[in-house]
Amino acid sequence: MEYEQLKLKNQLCFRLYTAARLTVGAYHPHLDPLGITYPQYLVLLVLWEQDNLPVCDIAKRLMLDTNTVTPLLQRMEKSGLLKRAKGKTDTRQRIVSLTGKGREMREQAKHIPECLSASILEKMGSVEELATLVPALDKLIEGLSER
Amino acid sequence: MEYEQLKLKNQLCFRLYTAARLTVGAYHPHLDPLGITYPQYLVLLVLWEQDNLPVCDIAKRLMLDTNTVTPLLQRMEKSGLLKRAKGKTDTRQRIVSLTGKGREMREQAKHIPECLSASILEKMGSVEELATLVPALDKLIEGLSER
DNA sequence: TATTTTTGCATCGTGAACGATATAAACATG
DNA sequence: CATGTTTATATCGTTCACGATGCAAAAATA
Repeated sequence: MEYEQLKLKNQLCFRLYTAARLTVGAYHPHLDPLGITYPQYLVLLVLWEQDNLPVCDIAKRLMLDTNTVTPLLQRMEKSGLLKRAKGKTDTRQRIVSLTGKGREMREQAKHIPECLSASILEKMGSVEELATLVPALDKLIEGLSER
Repeated sequence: MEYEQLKLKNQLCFRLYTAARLTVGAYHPHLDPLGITYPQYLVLLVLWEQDNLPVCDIAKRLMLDTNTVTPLLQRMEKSGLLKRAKGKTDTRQRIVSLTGKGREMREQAKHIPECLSASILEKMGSVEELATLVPALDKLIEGLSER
């Protein structure tokens, strides 16, 4: 079969692409009530761990470029989750800080991870198989992210 | 740690989302010369396996909705890879067929899967760990796609 | 110090994803 | 046959991703 490798069922990337889409989709029932999207949730995860970060630090943690993150932060600023202030020491930087609303959302989001685990567990039978994904994904990410 | 589960490093979905983005990105050096995007490549994979499909069949195979696939096919029609004809038996359908250009691209794409395996192998040391992803991803996709 | 390079952020354009909605054809049911 | 429902596709609006480009500040180098 000369074209065997071109079949969809032999494509790892298609599986990743689909699994990522569907998993992000599984967050919708939990994020919609909060009025945020999945990428916005990721930004909040970063800022809940450490507040007052410049744009580039957020981008690095999410492995995205600033041309993706800047508009994302602008939308989040418009919806009152954070503010962006000019840096004092380095005036090129924009320091991103949570507002009260952004900080308080952590309380409401607290149970999302376990809700998601539960709903996936319910649909899949076991979650153990998913744990095996973590080291392989980490290795793949590390390999593909080095420049 | 009340918020331990909200840390980025504990998020499976973030890993999937990042791994998918980076893997799709790894296709760029191979798809750019062909003038196609990754989702367009996926459509071609489907049509190379079976030509003359209605939009809904392509959407089903890619697990996407028609509101994503229709504009994708329109762009591909505009770039001369395929054409969309009204269905004979069911006039609601649009039957998608490859053009000569679309068919011939298979030859040029033939080596992409092995090129990608090779470049990932080079960056990661081994590809075996990636094989372990397949069954777990399939189970996850199956669980999340059932309605 | 003057000049070059790098860095941090922003803007623009294009192509996805996807929810919501529309429309016509096919199908089912009374 | 009439009417209601489902199906196949398309359109619109919003939000991401991301390549290309621009600009000003900071850092490095001459």
